[in-house]
Amino acid sequence: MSATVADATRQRLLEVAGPLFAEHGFRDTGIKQICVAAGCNVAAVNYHFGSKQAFYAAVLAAAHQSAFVGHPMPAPTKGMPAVEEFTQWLVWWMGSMLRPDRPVWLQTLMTREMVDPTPALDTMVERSIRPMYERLTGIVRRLLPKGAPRSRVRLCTNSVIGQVLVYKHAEPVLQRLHALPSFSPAGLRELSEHTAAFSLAGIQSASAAPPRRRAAR
Amino acid sequence: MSATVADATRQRLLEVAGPLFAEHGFRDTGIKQICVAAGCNVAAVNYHFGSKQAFYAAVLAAAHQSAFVGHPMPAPTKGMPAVEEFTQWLVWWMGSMLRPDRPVWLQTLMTREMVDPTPALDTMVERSIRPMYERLTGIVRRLLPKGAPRSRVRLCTNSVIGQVLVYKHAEPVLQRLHALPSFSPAGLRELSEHTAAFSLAGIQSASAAPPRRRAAR
Amino acid sequence: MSATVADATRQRLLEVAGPLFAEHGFRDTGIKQICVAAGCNVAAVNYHFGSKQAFYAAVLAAAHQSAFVGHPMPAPTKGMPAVEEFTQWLVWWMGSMLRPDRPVWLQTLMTREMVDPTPALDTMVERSIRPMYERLTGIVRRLLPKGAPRSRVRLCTNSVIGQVLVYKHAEPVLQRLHALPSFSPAGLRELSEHTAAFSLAGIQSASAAPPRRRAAR
Amino acid sequence: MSATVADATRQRLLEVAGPLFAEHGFRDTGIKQICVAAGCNVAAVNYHFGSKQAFYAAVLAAAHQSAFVGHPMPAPTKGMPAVEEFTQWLVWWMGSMLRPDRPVWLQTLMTREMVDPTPALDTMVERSIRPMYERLTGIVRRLLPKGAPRSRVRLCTNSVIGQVLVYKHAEPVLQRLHALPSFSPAGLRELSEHTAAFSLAGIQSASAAPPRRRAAR
DNA sequence: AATGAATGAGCCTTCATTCAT
DNA sequence: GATGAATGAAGGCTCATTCAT
Repeated sequence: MSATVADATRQRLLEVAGPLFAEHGFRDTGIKQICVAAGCNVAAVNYHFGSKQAFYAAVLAAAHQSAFVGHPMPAPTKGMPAVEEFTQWLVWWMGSMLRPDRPVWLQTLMTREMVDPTPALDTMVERSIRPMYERLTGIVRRLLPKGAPRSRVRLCTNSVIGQVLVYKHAEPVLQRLHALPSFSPAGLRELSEHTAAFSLAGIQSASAAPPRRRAAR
Repeated sequence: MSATVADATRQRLLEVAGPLFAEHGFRDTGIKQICVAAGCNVAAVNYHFGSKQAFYAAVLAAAHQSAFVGHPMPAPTKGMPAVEEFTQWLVWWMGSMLRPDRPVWLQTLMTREMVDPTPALDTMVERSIRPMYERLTGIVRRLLPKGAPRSRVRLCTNSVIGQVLVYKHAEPVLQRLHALPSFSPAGLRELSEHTAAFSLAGIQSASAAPPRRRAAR
Repeated sequence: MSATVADATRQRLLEVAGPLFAEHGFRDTGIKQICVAAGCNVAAVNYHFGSKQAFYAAVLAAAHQSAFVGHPMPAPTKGMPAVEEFTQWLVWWMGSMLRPDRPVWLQTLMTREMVDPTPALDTMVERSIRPMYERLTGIVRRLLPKGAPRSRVRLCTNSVIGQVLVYKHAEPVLQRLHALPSFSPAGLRELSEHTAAFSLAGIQSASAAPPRRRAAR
Repeated sequence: MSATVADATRQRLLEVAGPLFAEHGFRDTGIKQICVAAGCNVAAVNYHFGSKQAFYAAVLAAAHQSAFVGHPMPAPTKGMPAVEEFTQWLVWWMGSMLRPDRPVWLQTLMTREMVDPTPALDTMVERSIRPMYERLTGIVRRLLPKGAPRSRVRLCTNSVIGQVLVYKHAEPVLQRLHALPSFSPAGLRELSEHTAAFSLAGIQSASAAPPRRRAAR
């Protein structure tokens, strides 16, 4: 039916646009470029989505839906020790962020949004990022002593995600510094283990020595 | 002298462009916009710098020169314990990155370059970033046991810088997650202490449990 | 049909551009000027032709197609004496070059290309000029004794075309020297007859006295 | 003196501009380009000559002055037969136009003026071209029967100059047609002899068969 | 007298969008 | 419903010229 054909074009646009936006950014990706790649008319984007900006939002939304297909976030398992849950979750996350056998353009797109937000960021935060952030927050809280102040939980959580995001956000720089580890399966395992061990030690030290007092040296 | 007059416009251009580039990015900042802000003709940029791209590189270079004026990187002090040196350096770096009383656009500009590199990144890495990265690498190496493999040093160094950069790279997201700490003097002190303690614990744990062996759980 | 509409603007552009390019030259004719004359937006040229240069090439190609409409090059007639064929061809050529009731801008455009070539010249030579040049070469060869060296044929051919082209290439000068004949039908007839007689005598003398030996005086 | 220095710059500008104007044309030769080649400031042209247009006229005038230095037009010799005088003059002219060991940019400049006149053409015609044209006219008149009509003289003169100018005006085309003779000394001699013989036969035929009557076929 | 700085008008091109069909 | 045509605004850049010294 024509509806099917229409959907076909719509779908093709959504599919080809992601990698292009990820590679060149919103502003530097032309609507013509996208439509050529999708094999359709330049008017198609505005016809189907109203504007370039709205189209971009749709690309992000669609990307989120297919983001973790085949690689879902591990659900909390009753009775699992916090340390193990933390490690498991971290391995999963770093894998989904950095494994080169998965389409990384979604992550790159998110990275771009973080540095140069568009109106699409709000939706992205609520739908894609907050669930993960709160899940990690919960795990970190379990690792800290009961009653640890909220600010402490936040700082530890941020310390964890910073260690991971740096490989997305500063990749071109780390590469030039020859400080970018391999993202092969073995390299990724080493990286995950390092990050887990480093973070667990950091979190536990925080339990012992509250930051209000200067840490003993 | 005529040199003074010449420098006047040139200098004004360099000064007004930084914040604008930082706010909107290279592509989304028009040279018209810049020249209006600098109170000169649109041809002035091309006259003084040859092209928009070359001008941008000049802005970055000039920014680097005036970057740490009045807030220089602490020099290594003979006999200072590694832990103290690390803490001192980290407090300095986070201050220069996050203190709101200093012009933050330089850091934002660097952040943009990391995520969306232009030809100017190479120079920036060599002149601005590498010296700092290698200084930090040296301190981390002192904190690790003698003979620690290079890859270990790198991973620990990256873990440290990731914890700091996250507040620049993911600021809009953290803000929406209500996970952005205050950058007031007090907040900054707390943040620095947390990061220092967290990192030191992480580094020392790494000494104990080499990552080749899977960490005990 | 939409094709008709499409052709309308495209066609109008091609039509108005010829005279303008002929009058001012490629560089001194702005696409704004052309588009105003064609009653369309300045972006139309780039939309339809990609660039100013490509548009110019299209103008030349289109001009060539419509060049000899209603005034075709006389076909070789079997059994016609060489002298008559030469005269017939020359009358035709001079008419198509110089008759003021025909659009002369094409010839002017060619003249400009000869003196100040653009990348469009190659195509023009192959498509418009070579066929005529080789036709003339063939006639001249018939007028010369069998076995005349190729260089002799060339020199004679060049002598013929030079006598004609001078009225296009040096027109402004001849005018100032009061040496420009009338291009009225009568004047054109006289000019053609002169050129034919002059050339035939020249060619036949060449047959008698090969140029290696100095001509008797 | 400073006047000497000034004159030095003035002179250098006049010297470097000729070849540049000849190669790229008036419009496509930038004032900056010229001043870089002359090693002076971009304001120098306007300072010394008032405007680009006036400077161009000055270049042409200066060129004319030094045009035939070392290669003067042969003066009329009493008692020399017309045929010989014609040949001598033609050899001289073609040499000055085509000999590659002489600076040809002046001729190229004239060629450009003919096709695309600027206000400087009038002066050039009067000072450089008319003397030569009238000299040739005189010789041709001697070759024709006494009382030949002025129009006849003109046509024959034009036929001669056309045969020569074609090698300047249509050079890029003849080259592509592989119809451009060599301008080596030997090639130039052959070319001159051909042109002289061809022209003399043409002129003499014109004496016999007046063009008012249609040529018999 | 002579120059480096600065100008404003203009260039061609690109872009997301809208129009007519 | 969907498209090729067409648009107007804006982009960076070049240019001959003028200004201030």
